[in-house]
Amino acid sequence: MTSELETRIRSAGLRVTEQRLAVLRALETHPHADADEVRRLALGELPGLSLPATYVVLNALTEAGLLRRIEPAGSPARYERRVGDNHHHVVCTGCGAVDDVDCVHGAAPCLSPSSTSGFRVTTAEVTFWGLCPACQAAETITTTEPERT
Amino acid sequence: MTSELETRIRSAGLRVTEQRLAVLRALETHPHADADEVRRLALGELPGLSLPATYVVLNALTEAGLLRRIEPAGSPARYERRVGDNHHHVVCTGCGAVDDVDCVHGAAPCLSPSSTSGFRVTTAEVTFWGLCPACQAAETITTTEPERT
DNA sequence: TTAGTTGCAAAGGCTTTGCACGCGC
DNA sequence: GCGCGTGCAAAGCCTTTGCAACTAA
Repeated sequence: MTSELETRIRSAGLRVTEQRLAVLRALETHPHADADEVRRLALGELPGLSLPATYVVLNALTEAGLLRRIEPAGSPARYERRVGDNHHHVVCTGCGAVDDVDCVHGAAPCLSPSSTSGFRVTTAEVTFWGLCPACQAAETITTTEPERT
Repeated sequence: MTSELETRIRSAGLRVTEQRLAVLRALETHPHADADEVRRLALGELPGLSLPATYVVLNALTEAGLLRRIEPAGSPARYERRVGDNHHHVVCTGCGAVDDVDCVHGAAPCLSPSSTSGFRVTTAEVTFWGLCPACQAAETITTTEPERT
């Protein structure tokens, strides 16, 4: 019963395995999960999947172009299935949560830097930093208290 | 003979120490050095400065707003003294070299994402990825070979 | 059959931390 | 003198790697 997922994996030139299916399915429900979350999610259908194993699978899928890796400074890498549509991300400075952002400038946003000092630029990446709704709420509470250590 | 550096450190609310001066001076000559490079550079005037010690100093200066930390995905953090002028960076996918890029869009570049899903966005960060001149040259040599595994 | 994959354990790189000592103010 | 800063060693986190066993095609 060759599923769409199987087809996708295969046409990326990879063999279809339980692990890869599980990882892709995990990222279907949790679009910006990190390796550890992916592993926990996949454990449901694949008890015994280790964290290193998860990394190997994530790397394989990322290299094959089925996954995109997001590496916000200061927090573990996250992975997502939306690939090839040049969208960007908002990262919460409080909890590290990530959400998608479609850039205002249609296709290529700031893709044309003023001077590239001889670099041959191939991609541009935009990351927004801010507070997610949850952390904004938490901040309000905290801020209500007199400022202390 | 209170130097300008000392004044700057002091007005940031920090005590002036040899280590902090040495680190700032190192970053003066090498604008995008990582912790290890900073340490090596500082060793000249401060033999015995350990890597952990360097990190502590770098963190203190960064928190005080005297330094900016650049964290390109996949390579060690780099530090620079240009702060508060909202410029961006080109990172070499080959060797990790970093260079400054002033964004074309004057003040706020892509600072207005289309939808922020409730996030309160405070900063935007643009990173360009490409090959630096040196790696382009190296690539040409490599590419001369027939493409193989 | 056979080359791509997995699983585990162990290692690796970068960065932080804890605590005693030292030094800027 | 007080308290911030330093130095060292040890630990921490995320991620990769090596190698034998396995399995998809």
